[in-house]
Amino acid sequence: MPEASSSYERIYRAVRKVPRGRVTTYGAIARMAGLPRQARLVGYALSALHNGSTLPWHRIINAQGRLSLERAGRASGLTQRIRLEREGVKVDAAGKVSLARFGWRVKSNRA
DNA sequence: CCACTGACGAGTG
DNA sequence: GCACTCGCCAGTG
Repeated sequence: MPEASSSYERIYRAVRKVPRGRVTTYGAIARMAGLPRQARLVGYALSALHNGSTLPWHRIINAQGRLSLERAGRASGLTQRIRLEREGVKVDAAGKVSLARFGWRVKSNRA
């Protein structure tokens, strides 16, 4: 797997900024990392992570608010669900999250 | 070098 | 909401 000095490092950096109890999308991470239109690369970079990672990878979902891991039929999809709910993020029975409620915004939105 | 695949996104019917 | 297409990029055979 690629080491530092690649786009992966920027992606991981952006992922670390996602606060607890919030979720964001692959596309958003890509833009934060200065890699617009490369959402796919984000998913690829995260897939390279192993179980010992400290990154909050579970906070990254697709633009449809669904857990891509479950969609891909990955066993770790359950882990993502558990970790999210433990942070207070509600996950639909279909593995869907309300981006309107839990989507992370760089600028706080006062109601 | 070519073909295929993959934790994606936006657009179209 | 679902199925399909095209765009994007890296890794693998």
